[in-house]
Amino acid sequence: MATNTPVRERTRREILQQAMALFQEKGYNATSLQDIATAAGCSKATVLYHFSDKTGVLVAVLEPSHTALSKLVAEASALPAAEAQELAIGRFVELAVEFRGLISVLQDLFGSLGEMPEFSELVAEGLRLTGLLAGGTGNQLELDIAKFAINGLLGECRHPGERTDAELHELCDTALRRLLRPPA
Amino acid sequence: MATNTPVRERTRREILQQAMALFQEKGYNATSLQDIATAAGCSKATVLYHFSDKTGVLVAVLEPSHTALSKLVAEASALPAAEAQELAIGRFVELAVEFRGLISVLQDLFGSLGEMPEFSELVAEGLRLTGLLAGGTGNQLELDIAKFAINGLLGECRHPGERTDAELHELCDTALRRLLRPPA
DNA sequence: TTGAAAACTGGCCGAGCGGTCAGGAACTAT
DNA sequence: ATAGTTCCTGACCGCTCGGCCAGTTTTCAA
Repeated sequence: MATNTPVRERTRREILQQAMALFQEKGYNATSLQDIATAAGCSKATVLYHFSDKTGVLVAVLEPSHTALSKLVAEASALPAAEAQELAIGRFVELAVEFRGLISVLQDLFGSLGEMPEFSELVAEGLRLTGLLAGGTGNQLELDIAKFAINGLLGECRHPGERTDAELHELCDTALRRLLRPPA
Repeated sequence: MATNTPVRERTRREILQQAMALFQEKGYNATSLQDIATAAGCSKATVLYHFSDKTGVLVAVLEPSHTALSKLVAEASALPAAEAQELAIGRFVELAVEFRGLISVLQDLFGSLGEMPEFSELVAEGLRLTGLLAGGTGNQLELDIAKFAINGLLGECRHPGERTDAELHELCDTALRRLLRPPA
C-alpha cells in the first residue's frame, strides 16, 4: 500500500491516455486495439482485460467530457430561457476548448453514434443543448441554426496544435454569438 | 451505334449511382466493394474492372461536385473581394443543396482526405473558397469563421430526408450571412 | 458465321480486424 | 516457502476486407 496507484489503475490510465491520443489523431474507427496496446506498451489482450471491448474503451475515454456536458445541461435547464442561452453559449465554448481534442473523436462517430446504445444518453444531452442554445424558442430555423453552430464548432476544434486555447475560445465565442444572438 | 449508351457506360453509370447512394447512406469506409457490386447487380470483380480501386470509385462519384466547386472558385476569383464574397456565399449554398447527399461523404472522410493524393486539388480548392468567403481580408479570425461556416454547413447537410431543398437553402443562407456578413 | 475484342465472373489470396482462452508471471498475505 | 489472487500474454478463431487472375460469356464488325 506504499503507492496509492495500484497496478490495476496505473495500466488502465496508461491505456486510456494512449487511446485518447490515438482516437484524436486517427479517429476511432481507424484505431485498432493493437494500435492502442502497442502505444500503451502492453498486449491487445491486456486492453481487453481492462475494458469489456473496443466500445468500452471509447466510453471510458469520453466519460469526463460527458459528465461535464451533463452538468452544463442540468445547470442551464434550471434557468429561464434567455439566461439559459447565455450560460449555454459561454460554458459550451469553455467545454469545447477544454476537450478540444476529443471533439474530433465525436465528429468521426457522428454517423454511427445513433446506433450505439451506450451513447444514447450523450446524444440526448446534445439535443437538449441544441434547444438551450436556440434560446428556448420552438422556432425550427433557430433550432437548426443551433445545430449548425454545434457542427461548426465541432469541426473547428480539430487540428489541435494550430491554435492556442485563447484563440479557439475567441473564435467559437464570436461565431456562436453571431449565429445565435443576431442583432434585431 | 444505334444506342448511344455502349455497354461500358451503362454499367459504369449503374455502379456509380449505387455507390453514391451507399456512400451517402453508410459512409465511404463502411461501404464495401461487395455492397456496391450487389446493389449494382454485378460482381465485385466487375466494379474493379471499371474502376482502378475503391478510391477510384470515390473519385468518380465526387467528380461532378468537384468540377462544380472548381467552376465556382474560378468565377469568384476573377471578381473584386466584396463581390466575390457575395457570389461565393450564394453559389456555395446552391452547391451545397444540389449535392447535399454527397456532403456527408466528404464529412466521413475529413480525417483522411488530407492523406489521399487524389484529393489534394479538392482540398486546395476548399481552402481557396474559405478565403473568398472570408471576404478577401487577411484577417485570421474572419478566415477561421469562414472555415467554421463551411463546417457547420457540411454538418447540416446530412440526414437527407429531413428537410426540403428550400428549407435547407434558407437555413444555410441565413447562417452564412450571420457568420460572414455581421452588421457593423 | 466467325473470331477477336470487350465485358464480366468465381474463386482465391494475404492482411487486418475484434474478441476469446488457457496458462504463465508477479504480487501479497500468511 | 506457499497458496491464492490479480495481472498479463501468445496463440488462435472467425470474419470481412480490398484486390488479383485465369477463364468464360457477350458483343460486334467483317
